Amino acid sequence: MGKYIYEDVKDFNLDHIFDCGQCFRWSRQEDGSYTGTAMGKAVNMSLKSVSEGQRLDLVVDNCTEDDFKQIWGGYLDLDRDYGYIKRTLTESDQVMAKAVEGGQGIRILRQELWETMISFIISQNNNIPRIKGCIEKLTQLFGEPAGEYGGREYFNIPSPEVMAGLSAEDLAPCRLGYRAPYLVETARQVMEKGGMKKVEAELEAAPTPEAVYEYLRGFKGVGPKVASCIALFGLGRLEAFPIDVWVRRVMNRLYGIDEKDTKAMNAYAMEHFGENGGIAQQYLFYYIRGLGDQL
DNA sequence: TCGCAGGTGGTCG
DNA sequence: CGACCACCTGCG
Repeated sequence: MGKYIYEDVKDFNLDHIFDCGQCFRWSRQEDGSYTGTAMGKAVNMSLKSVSEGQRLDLVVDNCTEDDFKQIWGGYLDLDRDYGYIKRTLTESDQVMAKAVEGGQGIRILRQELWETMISFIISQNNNIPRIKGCIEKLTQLFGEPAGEYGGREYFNIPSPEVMAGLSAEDLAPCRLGYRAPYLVETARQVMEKGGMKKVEAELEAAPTPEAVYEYLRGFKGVGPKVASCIALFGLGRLEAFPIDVWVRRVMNRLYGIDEKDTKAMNAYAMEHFGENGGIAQQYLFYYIRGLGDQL
């Protein structure tokens, strides 16, 4: 399969997108490109500077035009005008202006719901290298093939059907720790509801962001933070504002909100970031991670 | 050795 | 409700 080229990408940076903690299945290559898998396909993405830096093209290798239009355009949220959102967010917010500068090319990936649920249940009280390892092992042992790229075979996240039939023992090689029973139980809950199609339909029908959040909270291992991540990355609910230790820190140091007061943080996000809360969160997150110990 | 890593469930007051 | 605290695991 050949390459597909999407010309003139705006507000787009591979590191900002794939290394900001929203996804766990993409890895940076020596040349700065990213190889990974989603929606049952494995591809490589790179950026190419055209006409002396006047323009940036996105090159997707191992991808047809149909695949790009049906899968990757939506996955990368390419139809959204992030330039406009950035201008809105920074209008009267010097802190955000600074954060946006550092993560100017962030985009919220529209990931598959089930994969997002699994990924963020695993992410709790865990670190990124280990999260990646757990997911990798899980797909290799129990997932369907998702094609290959660069001589390496990729697999999908095991379906709820498969996962619901597993025991904690079966999952031991994945080193999930106490999260293993959470995954199995969540898979069973999905099956009881009639499968992911049904779950997606029910979430689609949820009348408010609060209803979406409460529905997600109903799954085992899904607390406030994980529910917000699932809403944001798996459902495209861009108003969702996940509050983790980093966001706590940045909201405290930069906006002066009490680090324990998540209510106040949510209220602040709702008032100041509104429907773009999740995107704002990503800028803040990327920004504070970049600062390291300076805060 | 022990604390920590993008939290959550269970238990108490 | 809100405040605690144990919790798999691997790394520094």
